[in-house]
This record gives sequence, structure tokens and C-alpha cells, in this order.
Amino acid sequence: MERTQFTAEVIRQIKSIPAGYVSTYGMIAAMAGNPRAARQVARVLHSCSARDALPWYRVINAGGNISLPRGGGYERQKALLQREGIVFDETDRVDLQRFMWTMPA
DNA sequence: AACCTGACTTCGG
DNA sequence: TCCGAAGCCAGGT
Repeated sequence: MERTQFTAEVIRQIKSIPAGYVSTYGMIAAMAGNPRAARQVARVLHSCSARDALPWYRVINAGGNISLPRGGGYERQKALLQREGIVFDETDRVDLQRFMWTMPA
């Protein structure tokens, strides 16, 4: 697998998300240098999460929701996040204002 | 090299 | 606030 500088940076960013926080595909893409490549982040996630021991479950979409389908990993991801203290509201959404991780100054 | 695809995002109705 | 359509990009085929 070839890893572009972008991909390598995406991996680094994902690894930097601390427990108890989440980030979005778009945010990671932006931090990796390409705000438009959110979809690539998803690709990196499902292809390198195991190999690079990435905390894949800390990545959700811009709407504060888990992007995996019910029965297709959704429950697992939600459980992992709740285990770290992330709170889901009645519509299974996460309060990004409160849990989204942002690079420290 | 061209075409297809997706764990996304954004905008308009 | 919710739904659909269009845009965007790197990788895989």
C-alpha cells in the first residue's frame, strides 16, 4: 500500500485523538492538509485501523453521528465511545461542541 | 490511464 | 430540522 504524505498525516492525526474525545472526518482531513478529502479519511480508517492500531471509533461525521450502519459496527462504536465517557443524546447524536477534539495551541 | 467507489460535507428546498 | 442532489479526492480495479 502506498501512503501519500496526506495519508500518513491522517494516521498521525487520528492517533493524536485522546480518549474521551472524538473528531470528524472533515476535521482530520483539514488537519492533514486537505479539507476536501474527508472521504479519504474514511478510506484510511477501514484499511489501516487494524494495522496501525488506530482509535477508529473516535472518528464520527460532521453531524455528530456515527457513520456505520446499524448492525454493521454502529453499536460497537457507540459502546466503545460511551466507555470513554462520550455522551449520546436521545437521537444518538454526540455534542461536538463538547467532545470534538481540537489540536492544542 | 480511465473509471468507479465510499465509515464525508455542504447547500438548497 | 429533515431529505436529496452535487461536489471532492485518493485508492483500488
